[in-house]
Amino acid sequence: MAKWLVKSEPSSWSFTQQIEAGPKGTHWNGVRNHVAKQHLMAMQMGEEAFFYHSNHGKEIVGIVAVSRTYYPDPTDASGKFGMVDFTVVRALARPVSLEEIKRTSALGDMVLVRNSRMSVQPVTEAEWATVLGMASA
DNA sequence: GCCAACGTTGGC
DNA sequence: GCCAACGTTGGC
Repeated sequence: MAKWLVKSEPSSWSFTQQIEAGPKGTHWNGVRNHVAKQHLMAMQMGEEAFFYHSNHGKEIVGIVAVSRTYYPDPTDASGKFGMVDFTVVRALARPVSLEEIKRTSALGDMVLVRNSRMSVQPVTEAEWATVLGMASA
């Protein structure tokens, strides 16, 4: 099962709101980037993603899982882009900040570090395990 | 099909 | 609030 990372600006959609959305989850709309779209399309049911707060926060705060695979985004008038649904799995024991990630050499190749603008990105199993370890340390 | 201009994202 | 990086748009 592939691992992912999705970003959200907490003033528009925060992890707290994601939790409040409950087990049904919510749709992850608004992606308008073709690379990000490819990642959304590759996501399988139940696959997990880190939930990252961009701008305000700049930290990974929790884990979500795909509760519905890729389908058209009704807010996209062009019809080119779609979305998936995510439901909350759990919050991390403590958030892992971008600064910490940058200081950790094993995470130097994370897309988050390499391409800060990619809003939906793959995470390797090694990176996933490293971040989880940091959160529980 | 190239590329300059423009808009947006997100770290600082 | 600034600006670098990147994606998209549109004129040619």
